Amino acid sequence: MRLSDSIESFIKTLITQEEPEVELKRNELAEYFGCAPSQINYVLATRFSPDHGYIIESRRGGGGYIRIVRVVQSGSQRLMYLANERIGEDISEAEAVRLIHQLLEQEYISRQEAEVMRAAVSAQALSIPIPESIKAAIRARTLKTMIMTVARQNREEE
Amino acid sequence: MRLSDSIESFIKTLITQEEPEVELKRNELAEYFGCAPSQINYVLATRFSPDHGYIIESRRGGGGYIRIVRVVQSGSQRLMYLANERIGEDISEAEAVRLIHQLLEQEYISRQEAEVMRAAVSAQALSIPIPESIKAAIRARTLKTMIMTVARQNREEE
DNA sequence: TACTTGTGATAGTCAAAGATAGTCAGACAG
DNA sequence: CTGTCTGACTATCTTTGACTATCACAAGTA
Repeated sequence: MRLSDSIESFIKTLITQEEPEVELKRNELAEYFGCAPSQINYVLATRFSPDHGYIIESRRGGGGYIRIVRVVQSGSQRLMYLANERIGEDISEAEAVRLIHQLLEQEYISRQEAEVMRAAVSAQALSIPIPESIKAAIRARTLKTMIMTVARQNREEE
Repeated sequence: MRLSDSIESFIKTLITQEEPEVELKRNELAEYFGCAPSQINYVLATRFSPDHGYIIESRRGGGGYIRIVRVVQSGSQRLMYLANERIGEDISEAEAVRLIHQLLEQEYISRQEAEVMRAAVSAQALSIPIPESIKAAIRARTLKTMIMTVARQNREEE
C-alpha cells in the first residue's frame, strides 16, 4: 500500500463521529511513518482539502501543530455549488473521479449514482478517436448535467 | 500462439468464479511476457473491453496498478445482453431514452440510476459543436459502460 | 517593567526525481 | 488488408530534500 494511503487511513482512524478533529505534530507523524515531513503536507493537500470536507489549521514554531477538522455540510445547494465551482469548460477523468468520490463521501450522492457517473466519464465510455480536449469538454458537460439532475431530485425531496 | 492470446489467457486464469477481479502491475506483466508494456494496453483494449464484459480501472504513479473486473454473471447477464444487443456502435438520444425507460420499468435499474443515465446521454450533456455521428458514438459507449457498471453492482449484491 | 533581539523548534513551499500507466504512429506478420 | 507489437513520448501520482517562514521563549537592554 502507498505511504500516502497509510497516512490517510491513520489520520482517518483518529477522526471519529464524537471527535471530528485531531491535532498532530508534523514531525512526529513523519517520524512514525519514517518519511520526509513534507510528505505529510502532500497527504493533507491531496486527501484532506476543503473539497474533501476538511479544514486544516496549523501553527509553526515551538509547540507547533497541525489540526485537521472534518466539516459537515448538506443540501442540494452545496451540490450545485460544487458542480459549478469544480467543473469548468472541461475536466480530466482523474479530476472528475475525485469530485465524484467526494460527493459520495459527503453523502450527496448514493454509491449507485457515483458508480454510474464514474462510468459515464470513464476512458472506456469515451474510447473513440477524438482529441482529449473534446473529451474533456464532453466530460465536463456530462458530469454537470448528471449532478444537476441529482441536485434537482434531492431538492424535490427536501 | 499469439502473444496477445497468451496474455489474455493468463489474465483469464487469474479471474475465477470466487474472485472475479484481478489487480496487476502493467510493467511486471510486460516483463513476465517479455514484451513492451503498451502491449498490455492493447490486450486490454481488444479483449477486455465493456463489450467483452469487463471493466478496467487503473492508477499511475508510485504504487500504480491496473484492475480488471469481470462483470458477466447470472441476473446481470440479461442486462449485459440488452446493453450489447440494443446498443450498437452508436445510438440516438431518443433510442437511448427508450432503452433506459425500459430498464427502469423492468427494474434492472433504479429511478435514481435512470435519471443519471438520462442526464448523461442528454443533448445538454453533449451540447458541444461536434458531428451528430460522433455524439451518437459517444452516447453508445457511455450508455454501455454505465449499464455494465450497474450490472457489476447487481452481481455483487446477488 | 517594557521592549528588542536571538535562538531553537516547528510547519510550509516548491522543484526535482522516481514510479507508474496511457497514447499513438508506424513497423511487422500472416 | 487486418490485426499485432513496439518504442518514443506523454500524463499522472508519489516521495524527498533544500530552502523559507513563523512562533515561543529566554536573555539582554533601557
